Amino acid sequence: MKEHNAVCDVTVIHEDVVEKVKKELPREEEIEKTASLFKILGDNTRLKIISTLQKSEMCVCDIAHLLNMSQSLISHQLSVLRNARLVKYRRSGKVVYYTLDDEHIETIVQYGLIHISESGEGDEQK
Amino acid sequence: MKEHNAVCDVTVIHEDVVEKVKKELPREEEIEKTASLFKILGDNTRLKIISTLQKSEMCVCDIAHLLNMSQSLISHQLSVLRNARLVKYRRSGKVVYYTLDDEHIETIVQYGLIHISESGEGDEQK
DNA sequence: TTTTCATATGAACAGTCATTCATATGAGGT
DNA sequence: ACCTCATATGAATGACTGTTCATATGAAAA
Repeated sequence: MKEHNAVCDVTVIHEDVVEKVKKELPREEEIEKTASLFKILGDNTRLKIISTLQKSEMCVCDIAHLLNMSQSLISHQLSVLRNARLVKYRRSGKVVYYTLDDEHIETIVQYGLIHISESGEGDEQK
Repeated sequence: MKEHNAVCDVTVIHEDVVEKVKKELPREEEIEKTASLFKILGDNTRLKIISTLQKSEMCVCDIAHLLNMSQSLISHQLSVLRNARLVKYRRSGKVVYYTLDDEHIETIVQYGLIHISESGEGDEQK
């Protein structure tokens, strides 16, 4: 991400609409936080982990086995999810159990999956 | 993305749970499509464009002006949104007007924004 | 305390992607 | 036909990020 050099020698065609919409937009900060949430959900591995945890609490090596991925990878991605406060964990001896820590997330992911299944045939083209 | 070299000399601690959950998971293809949807939503510029179009149909240079970004950038990102079938457009003379082409998207984005505002104080740490 | 096992973490690499700059397209007006 | 204006597109690039490999941490068992 870089700084925008305030371009905008752009011709405005509908100043009234622009002004009106400008006032109604979400704050910059909200957009940024929302974007980073979606960014986190926008990865196969992480989505799989979330789907997994949606079904049951589970420990790291179980997730790794279930998804057929390395322990290291799962652990790395879990730390991403942890930092975003999307999962929480519980330690029991040497084993660490993870759970989803956010009701909203389940809803959003569910919506995403539903959207996909309903928009059906429409693949993206190259 | 690379091929996984079928690691999994991983110790499985809870085989029963693993087997059960494995059956309940969404199909690989669904996960992938959902992830790419979230990936597209996981970008500031694109989220801003979507928020903008949520308020009103708008042409490219209006969006560029409104968001204080270059016409080229907006055009590029609109093409991403077009390929994902999230927006549609209508031509009128030299001007091209864009609209959201997906009811679900609005809902999902709305959910994202709500989630953010409700999880309030919790910033992510470095 | 030493060993073992589950998990975490750091560094490095490869691939991806957002942005910019320069230029092309294509419709309207003259 | 030419010029203008709105939009699209290609190439280049810098930044970011998912994955791997190697290693560290830290708890329990010996």
